[in-house]
Amino acid sequence: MPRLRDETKLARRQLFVDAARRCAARRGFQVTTVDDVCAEAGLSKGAFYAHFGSKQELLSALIDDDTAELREVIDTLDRGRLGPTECLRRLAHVMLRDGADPGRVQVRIDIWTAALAEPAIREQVAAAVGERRRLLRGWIEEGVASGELSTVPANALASVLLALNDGLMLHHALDASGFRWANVRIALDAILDGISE
Amino acid sequence: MPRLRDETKLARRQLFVDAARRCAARRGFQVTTVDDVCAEAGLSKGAFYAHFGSKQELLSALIDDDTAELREVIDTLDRGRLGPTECLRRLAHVMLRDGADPGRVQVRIDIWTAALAEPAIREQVAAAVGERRRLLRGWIEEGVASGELSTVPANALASVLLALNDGLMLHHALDASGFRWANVRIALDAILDGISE
DNA sequence: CTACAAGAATACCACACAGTCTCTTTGCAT
DNA sequence: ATGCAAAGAGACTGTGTGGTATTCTTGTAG
Repeated sequence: MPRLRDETKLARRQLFVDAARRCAARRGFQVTTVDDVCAEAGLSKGAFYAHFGSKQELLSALIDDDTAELREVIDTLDRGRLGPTECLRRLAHVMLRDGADPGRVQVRIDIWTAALAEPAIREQVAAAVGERRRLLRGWIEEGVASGELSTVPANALASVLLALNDGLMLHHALDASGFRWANVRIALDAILDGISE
Repeated sequence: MPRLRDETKLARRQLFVDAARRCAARRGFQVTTVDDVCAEAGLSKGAFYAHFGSKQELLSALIDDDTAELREVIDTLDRGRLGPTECLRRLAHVMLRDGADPGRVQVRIDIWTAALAEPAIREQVAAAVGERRRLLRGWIEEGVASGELSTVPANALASVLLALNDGLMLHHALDASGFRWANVRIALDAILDGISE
């Protein structure tokens, strides 16, 4: 039964995902049309609907793509033999760097919007956030145990830090002029120092 | 020249704004149609376009409405004779309370989306955020001067706190189950304590 | 009370866009 | 090589929606 080899099929699919990412980064996913994505990918609508059942399925794939990227960063940090505080600090800096990319923020906001509207998307996003939170919590607990951090509710602090990241990203996108990243970094470090012993 | 008295005209307009708010809180502004808003307001499309030039103009009015509400809270805090740290803490708690209202968050996300797409909206939002930031900065500077707070870049810290607020709001909306507000409050207080002397 | 312009109701339009249908091309198993 | 099903191209469609044009109603000045 002649069909595409699985790897080429996946590669085709990824072509659409990448195209969607570029389009969404430019003007947002919601206002991007399926035709836009096809044009960007250099393929046709027929091809698109051979790989995705709907536009939302594409968004879902886009979210997975986005999630995988950050997971990789966190895993790398986790495997390095750095202390928990140092992991936190480095993650914060990576996130700040990412947050300065307007395209990425645009995509994220679209994801949030879709998540509020569609329960399936919300669960997907919540799962990704939960994964990150558990990892951060692990670091924090380790830090508290070793005495590097003062006693704080680890899970809540992890939530707060993740929320802070998205908030900073967002505010930077809304008003870049009011943002001096260097100063924000200092403020952040002050906060991290504040909870360090 | 017989036309409506100015106050009744404004009241009519506000009718649409309120209706829009309710609709947007339910399902988001973007997916809310002008017809939805009219139905909710109990008025007709003809009436709508007598008051607003476009759907976006309605959004703009909605943003003003939203902004005014928080401004009032901040002004009240500002006029009370509390210390700067206490102001910060109370504002944080008010914001946390507001953040637990899903409808409000839904509206905010829509505002952010529109802000990224439309420069006019972005400026409007940036102005509102800038106003809040200046006020917070004032409090922080006061706190630093009086020795209540450790030495931090006031403007950056204000940015961070505002960003944190929106981030928490967002994350709570995305995954309420992972959120124990009480714990978040403790974590927040720990952070505020950390930067207090 | 009356005239009349502003405000409101409703039918209407243009069009953008997600998704489908049909026909053609392609690439793999044999 | 070759046959054949899957994959791709592109025209088409139906619907939902922002905005308008027309008609009807209402409030107010004189």
